[in-house]
Amino acid sequence: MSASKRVLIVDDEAPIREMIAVALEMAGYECSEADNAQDAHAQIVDNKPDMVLLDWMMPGTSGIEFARRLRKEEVTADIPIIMLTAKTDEDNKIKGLETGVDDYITKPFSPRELVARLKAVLRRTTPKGVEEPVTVDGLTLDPVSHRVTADGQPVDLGPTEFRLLQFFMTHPDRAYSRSQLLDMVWGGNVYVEERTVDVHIRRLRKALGERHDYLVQTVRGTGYRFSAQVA
Amino acid sequence: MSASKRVLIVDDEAPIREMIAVALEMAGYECSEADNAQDAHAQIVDNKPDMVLLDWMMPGTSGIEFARRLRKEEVTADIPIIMLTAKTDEDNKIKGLETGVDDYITKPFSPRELVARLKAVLRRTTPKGVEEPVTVDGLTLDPVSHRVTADGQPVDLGPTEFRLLQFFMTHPDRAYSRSQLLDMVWGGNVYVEERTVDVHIRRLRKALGERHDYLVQTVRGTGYRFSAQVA
DNA sequence: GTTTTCGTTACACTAATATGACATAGTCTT
DNA sequence: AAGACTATGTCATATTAGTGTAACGAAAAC
Repeated sequence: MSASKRVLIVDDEAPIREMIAVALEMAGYECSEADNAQDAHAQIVDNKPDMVLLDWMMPGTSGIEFARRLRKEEVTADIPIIMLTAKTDEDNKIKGLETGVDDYITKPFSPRELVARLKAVLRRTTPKGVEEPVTVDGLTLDPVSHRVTADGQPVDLGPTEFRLLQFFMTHPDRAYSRSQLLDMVWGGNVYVEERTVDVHIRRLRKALGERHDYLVQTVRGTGYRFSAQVA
Repeated sequence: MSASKRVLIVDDEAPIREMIAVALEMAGYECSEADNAQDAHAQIVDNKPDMVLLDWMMPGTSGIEFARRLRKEEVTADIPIIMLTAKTDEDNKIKGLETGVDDYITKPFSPRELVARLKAVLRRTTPKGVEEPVTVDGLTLDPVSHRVTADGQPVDLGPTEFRLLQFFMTHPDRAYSRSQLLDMVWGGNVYVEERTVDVHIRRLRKALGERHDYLVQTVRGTGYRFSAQVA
């Protein structure tokens, strides 16, 4: 309940978008809008919303096609999607669920229903570490207070190092290339040298101290990995 | 590393093509060029490049028209396109995105920006493969965490040994010649002595230890084989 | 017993990463 | 609005890890 959740509304009809946006904003969400798949994709990559509301029928790339594309791509695969559809079409529903859509609402729907479902999906899908503290071997990151402690002692981190650590702690035991880290931590469409990642890794390790810097592991020829298991 | 990505540069001005080609080749991409839509189309069908850089303004079929055509055809629909345009024209930008162009760069641009964007688009577009861990007789290789364990104990491998083992474990019970291994593990166009393979086999066996080195078997006169069955 | 083929080791060379220093762009103070 | 901080990205350099070759010994094959 700290920072409000950001929802991207994708629908080709402006009035519908507006209606939804108003309803959601009253419920305390932050909304952005897109009227086609391309624009939506760009916004998602850049801003990483917490949720996407996706209209089924759209000119150009259809909703379901778009959903499938989002699921396939690493950067967007984890973002929850709620599909909006005009008619109760069982067939579509099946397809939608197969695509990995998280929920499915048929128009017309009441704002109350929408908000309720949205909340439910967010509760289900919000991974630990986004609002719950994560701890690994005495190292704790609390996203709410935006604080990191090592065995109780506060750790001083710059904003980037914080995000980096947060990403690592919520995606442990997995090797990431520098490009991937740039995508996931820095956000899409920024271009910085890959070596810059090394520098921030260095700063992070330094801040973690001897007691914990083993958690940030170098995977030669590949990138980095966060793990409690020693290599 | 992996096979380099091939980029087709479509622009009617030869100097510009050249400039771009040089920048990309320095960054490790393989370039081909076309100065009109027809030629470009032929090359795309023949060579299936991983990416098309498309100039907005071209005599004959314009860039945007061409992009639309590519999107419509089954075979070319999935090839990512980056549009190059001379002026900051918002209107064009919109049209371009509607056409399904993946990104959009306004001239003049720095080589670095170009390469960065290209990389980003390729990363987004390349579908993430589902990588499952492989296990053979207590020996496990996990591509995701980029780790190898023998009966739970971590095994320390260099990058090449890792790739070698990965190849072996995903292609077991089959003998490969040294040159085949060089092709598959080292990558196509590298020249190294065949005997170098022996050395890496040796390093791999050593790292696997007595418990598991039997898995890497010598096929005299032919090459090597990975198998759980003893010969 | 001679000839191949493979195993092993040592070593020079390269490539990848770590690190420290610096320039720049914001922010906040005063 | 100038000065003091902070954060960040990039470079240059140091350090370390990984690679490929050659040379020689050991096993097979003939």
